[in-house]
Amino acid sequence: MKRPTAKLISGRQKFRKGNVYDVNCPSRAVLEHVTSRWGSLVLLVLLEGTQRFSELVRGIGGVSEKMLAQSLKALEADGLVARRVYPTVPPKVEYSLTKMGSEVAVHLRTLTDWVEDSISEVMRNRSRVEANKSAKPQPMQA
Amino acid sequence: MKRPTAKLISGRQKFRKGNVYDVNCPSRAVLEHVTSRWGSLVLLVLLEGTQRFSELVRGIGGVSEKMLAQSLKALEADGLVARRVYPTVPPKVEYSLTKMGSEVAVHLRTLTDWVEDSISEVMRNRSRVEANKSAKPQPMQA
DNA sequence: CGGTATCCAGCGCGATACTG
DNA sequence: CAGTATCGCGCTGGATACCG
Repeated sequence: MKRPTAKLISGRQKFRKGNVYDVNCPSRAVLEHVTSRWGSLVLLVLLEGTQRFSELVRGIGGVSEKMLAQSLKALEADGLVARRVYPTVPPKVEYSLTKMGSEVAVHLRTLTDWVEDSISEVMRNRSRVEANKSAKPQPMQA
Repeated sequence: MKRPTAKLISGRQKFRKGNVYDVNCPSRAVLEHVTSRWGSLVLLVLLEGTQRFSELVRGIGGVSEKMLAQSLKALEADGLVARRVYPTVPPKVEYSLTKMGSEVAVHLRTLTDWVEDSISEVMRNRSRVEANKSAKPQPMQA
């Protein structure tokens, strides 16, 4: 289950249900799978081709096997990733994108490309902000 | 227009620095801001126009004020969101997308649109998977 | 190799209260 | 209205150990 525990803040939304702005909409859940920390990177790496589990671990800096397995399961359940097991003596499992998976992954790649292209401008912004912070030590008092 | 040069990732690991596969790359951090649970929704909502804080709270189902403020601060620091304060007696603060922010938001919207369009197919997959699960009860306990 | 199960530290995030 | 500060619970997710 997702979040039956949380007290919902949602009440009057001017946005219609059935889209990502609605907490309970399934689209929101899928969006979160796709944009999740590891889910997004998995899709991006698989865009380069079929990969084995250990290749994914090495390809994605910083993932633990646990989180990778977890992300793969979610994406597989969503029908975005295909899992193929070879019944060989040393187990071999390959992951690849499904048709649907390729579609999202392409959109994700576009987004990522934008980020990588814009990173210098973003970083320039960040330094400027931090400079202001230290330059203005809170003139809060009267 | 996006990537004139090859940021080619040809299957072999030894993940090159400078792209999102590198844990320490700044691009990764920005990507995470943009794709984060609330960050992404903030950008999407702001794509519809300038909004006040409380409007954002109401527009995004399930967000707490704390997380919203936090997300807005991160996005502002990245230079994706502009914050405008009106020195009126009842405080009034408006948030809007910067030029950069609009660019990401558009990519994000593309991704979201895909999800909303494909949600039925995804859900069909999920039910199929769950059906298989209950059909093959694993020996968890006795 | 490719998982899965368990433990547990950390912090994400919600609730509440206070400021301007 | 638009935050900020503080507290604390619970889930996230890393480390470890163990099966097929």
